[in-house]
Amino acid sequence: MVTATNNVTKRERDCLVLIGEKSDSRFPMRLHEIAENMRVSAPTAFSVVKRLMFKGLADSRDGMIMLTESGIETTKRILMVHRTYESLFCQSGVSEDVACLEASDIDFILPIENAKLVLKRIDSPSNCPHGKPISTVQ
Amino acid sequence: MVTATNNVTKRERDCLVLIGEKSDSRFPMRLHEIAENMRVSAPTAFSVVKRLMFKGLADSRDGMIMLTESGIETTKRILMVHRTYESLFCQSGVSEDVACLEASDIDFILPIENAKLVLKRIDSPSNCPHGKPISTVQ
DNA sequence: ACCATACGTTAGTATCATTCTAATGTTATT
DNA sequence: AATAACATTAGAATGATACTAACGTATGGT
Repeated sequence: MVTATNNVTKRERDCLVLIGEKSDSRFPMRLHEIAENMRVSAPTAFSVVKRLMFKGLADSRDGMIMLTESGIETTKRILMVHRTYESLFCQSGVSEDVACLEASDIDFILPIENAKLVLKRIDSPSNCPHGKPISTVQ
Repeated sequence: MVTATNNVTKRERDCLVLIGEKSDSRFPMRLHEIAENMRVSAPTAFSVVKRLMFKGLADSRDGMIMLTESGIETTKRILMVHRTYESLFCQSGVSEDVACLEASDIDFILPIENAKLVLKRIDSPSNCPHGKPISTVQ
């Protein structure tokens, strides 16, 4: 059975992955950092973060923004899917940069169940082209 | 070099593929048919078709809607990408129906150049799981 | 204590895709 | 001529995305 896709848009996905990769509990992100990284104005970043908070994926305290448990899980799923298709693209002969970009366009759309199957089909690499682990957890 | 992605939204993609598969020069589609197939009201279908016309992908004459040359090309590219990923999913163990649905979610986003490479990586099947040809033309 | 700087937040606006219902044309068939 | 079938326009709503300008708040230096 295929689980419903992550209910996030591309921008929300970008924001989620950004926070997931650039922060941890000791160093949460500031709104300005997010805005700069996403190359949008602070109010725009703020509205994306607000949507993430509304969806229970992010949380903010004293201007520090961090992911919730649910947000961390969602991000992990997105990254697993990302690295799977990124690996497929690279194995096919696409450059690392392009592979990463294209994977980013679909990793929040495609369900993790199928990514797991695809991963097997492409000989179960344990790391993405950048060397990051393709965790099969969850 | 990677060509810019087809500049269409999901709805426009659905409409494009619908017209591309259900019509030909002798039997163009009526708006009502499109609306029924897309399960939206006639005005909604109309607005999608209008956007396709604005983008130079469709044309209408006497209420008959058909694709332009550019629309036919775009649809072909989308279908090639569709069938490639559909094949990948099926080879990986995903059911035909699910494979088709998921392929529909990404076939208008991913460029044909990379689909061609992926197709080779998955042993160059010449037909999609439904038996339709994966044309490598264009 | 005061001011400036840095930052978050709100207000207001705009665009685009998507959707609907209700109303209005238009055409063709009876 | 009337009706039916269809296309089209009008009007409205929502949600994502984006901006600038303004406002609030807190911190650090003078």
